This record gives sequence, C-alpha cells and structure tokens, in this order.
Amino acid sequence: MKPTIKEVAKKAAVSIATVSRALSNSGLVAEATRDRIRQIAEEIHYTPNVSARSLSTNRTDTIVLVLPDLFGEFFSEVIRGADQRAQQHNYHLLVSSSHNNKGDIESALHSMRGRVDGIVIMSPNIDAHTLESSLPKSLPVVLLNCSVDGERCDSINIDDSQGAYQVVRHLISHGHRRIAIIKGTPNNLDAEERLLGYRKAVSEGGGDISEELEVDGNFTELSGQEAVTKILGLNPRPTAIFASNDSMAIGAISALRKNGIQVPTEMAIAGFDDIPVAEYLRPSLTTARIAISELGAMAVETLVNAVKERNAHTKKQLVLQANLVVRESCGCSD
Amino acid sequence: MKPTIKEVAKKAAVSIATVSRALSNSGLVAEATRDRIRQIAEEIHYTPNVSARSLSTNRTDTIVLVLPDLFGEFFSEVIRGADQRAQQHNYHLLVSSSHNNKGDIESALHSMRGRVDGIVIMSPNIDAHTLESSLPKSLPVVLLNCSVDGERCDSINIDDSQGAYQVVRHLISHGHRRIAIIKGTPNNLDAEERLLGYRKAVSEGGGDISEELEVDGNFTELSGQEAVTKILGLNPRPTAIFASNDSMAIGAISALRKNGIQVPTEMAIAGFDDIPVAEYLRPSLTTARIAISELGAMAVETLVNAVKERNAHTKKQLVLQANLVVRESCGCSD
DNA sequence: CGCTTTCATGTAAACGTTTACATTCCCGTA
DNA sequence: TACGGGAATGTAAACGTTTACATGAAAGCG
Repeated sequence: MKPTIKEVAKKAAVSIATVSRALSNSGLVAEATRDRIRQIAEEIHYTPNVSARSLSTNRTDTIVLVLPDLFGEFFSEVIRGADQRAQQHNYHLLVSSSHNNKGDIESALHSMRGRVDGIVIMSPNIDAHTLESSLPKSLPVVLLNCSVDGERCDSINIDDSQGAYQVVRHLISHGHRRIAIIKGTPNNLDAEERLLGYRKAVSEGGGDISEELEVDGNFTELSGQEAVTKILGLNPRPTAIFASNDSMAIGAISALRKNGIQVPTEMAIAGFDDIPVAEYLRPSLTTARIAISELGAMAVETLVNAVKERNAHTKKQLVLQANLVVRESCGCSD
Repeated sequence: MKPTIKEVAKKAAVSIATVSRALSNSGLVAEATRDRIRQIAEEIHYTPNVSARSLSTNRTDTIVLVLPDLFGEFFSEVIRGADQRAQQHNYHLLVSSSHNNKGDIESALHSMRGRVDGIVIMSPNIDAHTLESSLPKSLPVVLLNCSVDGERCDSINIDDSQGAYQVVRHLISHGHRRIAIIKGTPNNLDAEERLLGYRKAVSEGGGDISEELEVDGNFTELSGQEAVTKILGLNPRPTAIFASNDSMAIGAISALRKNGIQVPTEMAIAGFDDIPVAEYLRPSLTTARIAISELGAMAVETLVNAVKERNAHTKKQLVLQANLVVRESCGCSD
C-alpha cells in the first residue's frame, strides 16, 4: 500500500501538518525538522496524492486539451504548441480525445471536474450551442474551431474562408477555370468555411460553378484518393483540385500518380493546413498555411490567463489568418 | 461557484448519501426520489468532483500514456492504438509528455498519484535502472521501449535489431556493399539496437564496415537531411542508406532530390517504423514495419489487466517483431 | 525580572464524495 | 393482531491533504 502523509508523520514524530508544511514549504518549520521529514519521505517513497491535495487546495496546476482525434500530423502540431506553452507556464498538460462525438465530449468534460483547472476544446464538428450547454459554468474553457457567440468563453478560430479563397485564387491565376474541391467532413465548421472560400474565389474568378465539382471527403488520405476517382470521371475533366486539408491532398496526389496523371502539368493541386510533411512531398504541396502549433500555444496562453482571472475576464474571440504557401503542386517552382 | 452534492441534497430534501446513491445507482433508492434527484442535478448543472470521488473510492477509471513527445506520426500512431483500446475497456486515456528527460518523467509520475489507476511510459532515452527507482511501488506501470529486468513491471519492446537486420539484408540482396546508416538519438535504446542490427547485417553480408558510414541523426527529418550532406561527402560514396526511422528517411530523400540524386537508381534508401505517410512518398519507402498502433493497444491491454490484478500478477516482457515492407526506394517496384 | 513578540508545532475542521451501519416504516404472513 | 423481513433513508466516518487557529516555549527589550 502506498505510504501516506500519516506514515511520514509517525516516522518523523511530528504532526501531519508539520509534514505538509515541510514538504511544500508553506509556513515555518525548523530546519532540522524539515530535513528529517524530507529524508524520511524519500526513504519510504512518499508522493502526495494529488486528488486529496486538489480537494484541499482547490487547484491542480493542470489543464487538458480535448481534441476530436489524437493522431495525424495536424493534431500533432496543435499538441506540440500547446505542450510547449503549458510547460513555459508550469502547467501540466493532459491530452484527451473526444472521438469527434458530443457524448464523448460531455463524458470528457464530466470526468475533468476537480481534475484540471481549465479545458481547451477543439470541436469543429459539434454545433456550438449544444456544446455550450454542456460546458461547466465556472471552469475556464477555450474553444478552438467552433462557432460561438462569445459570452461564455474564449475562442480561437481559423479564417478558413479567406485561406481557401487565397489558394483557389492562386489556382485561377494559373489559368485554371475548372477547379474541383475535395470537401471536409459534413457539419464541420472548418470544412464549411473552406467550401465558402472556394465558392467565392471560383465565382469571382469566372470558374465553373457546379455541384459535381464539390466532391465529398472526410479529411483523411484515403478519402482524398477516393475523391480523385470521382474527379477523373467528370466530363469535362477538371484541371485543378483544391483539397480541404493536406492529408487529402497527399491522398489525391498518390491516386493521380496511380492513374498516370502528372502533377502539376496534367492536374494542379493545392491543400490547406501546411502540415510538416507537405514540404517533403514531390511535387511539394502548395497550401494555405496555418500556424498550427501557434494555435495550440495561443489556446493554452488564453486558458492560463482565464484560470488566473478565475474566468471573470472579458471573453475574447481570436481569428488566426492563413497564408498562401506556393510550392510545386500548382505549377510554380519551389 | 460550482454546485456540490450538498446543494443537490438540499434542493431534493434528502441526504447526500441518497443523492450519491441515486446518481451512481449504488444501493436502493425509491424511483420517484431518484427521478427527482436526477432532475435537480441536471437543473443546477451538477457534476461530481472526480478528485473527491477517487479519494473516496480509491479508483479513477483513468490511465495515462507518458511519451517522450506528443507529436510526429510515430507517436500519433501509438496514441491511436492506445486510445482505441482504452475506449474498449471503458478507461479514460490521458496523454502526457515527458519531453524526453528524466526530471519531467519523475514530475509526470509524481503528478499522477491519485489521478490515474496506471501508467504506460515510453522512454527509450532513459536508463531503465534510474527510471525504475522513480516508479511508484503500488501503481501498475507498463514500460515501452525500455530495457528492464522484468521484476517490477510489464514491458513491451520492439525487436529493433532484427528489424534493422532485415532491412539492411534486403539492401545487400540488391548488391549494395557500401551502406551508410543515419543513427537515432544517442543513448536511445531503439537507436542502439537498430545500429547493432545494421552492423550485424553489414558484417555478415560482406559490406563495408567503417565508423564514417555511421552518421549522426536524431530521428527528425532535418537531421536526415543533414546526414545526407555528410554521406554524399564520403569517398567512395555509399550506394545505399539505412535511416533509423522513417522521418529521417523522408528528410534524406528530400535532400538527395535537392542534390539531384535519383532514388533508388543512384542511391537506395530504407527506413524503419512504417509511419502512415511512408506509402504516399515517391518513391514509396522500403521500411521495417512495426505495428505501431498495436504497440499502443497492447500497452493499454497489459496495463488494464495489471490494474485489475492490483499489480500482483507475474510481470511479463513482450517483444514486437518488425516486418520488412518492400517498396520502391530500395529499387524494387511497389 | 516581567512582559511582549515571535517561532515552532499540534489540533481539528474543511475540501466533496462514498458507503457501512443504524433507524424507521411498511408490508406480508401466520 | 403481532412479528419478522425488507425497503428506504439518514448519520457519520473515512479517504489524504491543507491550513486557520491555538498553545507553549524561547528570546529580546525595557
């Protein structure tokens, strides 16, 4: 059985209050007493129970990042940024997956009460109003990639529409007029806004506007591959593809190669995100770059501030801009 | 302030014990009473404090995965497998980073007492004996990619040596005799064993054995690129490269391209891991495949069993085999 | 020498929840 | 009608730690 503070107190012949003060440097303890207590604690491998401690102090020095998924380069980069910034603020970062469904988000939220000081939630697939009804009232929350009205918590979103618009405009500037889009997951905020940006750019640039050019995908490489099969079957065939994220662009490039179609000379392609591997592909991928890792870092920064203000601060909504990154897959050179 | 069980009890005109029984379905409660309590709990947005609950029940239904880093496709895949298996067992999975240093591992371990029921630790860079001295005695732990003597906890390792051996043997079967290796991080168990496998295959296959062919890397794409600069400067120039992981192989391929060297006709290359993007590269990457996601899943399975047995079971050491996956980058066709 | 202040430590309540045990009431059976 | 058993609920201790307040002793100052 794991030793408790009582065992330390007994062996050190002091009260548990003295042990607590000695180990946490809170309040006066005679130096000789403190040294004796610390030595005994180390000898019997005592570590405080953080549940008991947080019950008592009403603090955990921990925050949690709840993501739709925990894998893939995009989420990886979000976690990287969040982890680094949490470390700088001496907060312990935990990461948890909501598996992209509302029930799991609620379950994750319910399991966090008393365990963390604040929560970052990325949840582009969940309706923000139904999400808000699940949010604990006093626990600071920062929402990522959700559409909320701003009274209840801070949020950071990506200007998806503008990023998609830039990328598609660039394809148009290459002379493309028949551009397909591989869409993201249905009911996903990012996907919806990227579609809007695509439509706006195509409309303004005199490109073909057609429902058949808007091909289903779900942000995975496999769905990018499958979309290409459909795109190649369209008549007349598109000359460029905008994939709503880089993973689908990667899958699309692979499928084009398998169909003997040369990128970018026979089909131009562009993505969205700029995940790290995008620059290593051949051809390297033109894309809308989001500072993904900075998204995670800003989320943590915002949350840590909210925790310090006991969630009483004026909530704010930030928007991250996307920047066009021109590489080879649109026809430009690296 | 967040409502507690006391507020629910007061509004429902029952004791806190009745509320606890009603909400957790433990013990008899009249149906009308239970319905009234649940309605009130929902109205005032009551969620139990999990710290208090775990203090009382001595259980958390949570496990944690402590990784050297939380980003990159490899760790991503480990997390994917772990998360799926944890969900199947109705355990909540948390993920935390040790930032690949002993101090942070100890800090992570100390912050988990009373918060989780068990811990998976992947720590290839830390000497296992010093790690073991930090392990809590009664908390079940599963170690990944560490070298331990097996009395204290379960472990799952990769047969790195054998995997590297297979890959390098394959390069030798293509006629290569001057094969460079891009090594992993110093003092890393995986890196060390892959180097041993490389040496054994080269030695048995009559290849060149030379310290200059063993080039430093640290598992990142950038270090793969930098290693290529050194390798191209060797005289006579190697005809093949074995990168100790796929990320460095990706970086190496990119650098070879930039130097105008065609893979595989002018330089063959192979990696280790088989991260998901490896199949989308051009040329696609020959590699030693580890069922990375299965590593995570097995770790969780082993830990959940250890928790159930209250850590009193006979500890076991499992070894995951690597399988050669032949693609284009060695000169074979897909 | 006496009084005041400060140091060092102990006591006990509190944090929020669970649950063992006790109590009361109701129902069924002889 | 009486007794026994079971349902329903309340009481209070426990989980492990923190910390406000109390107490005693020692040191310093007038």
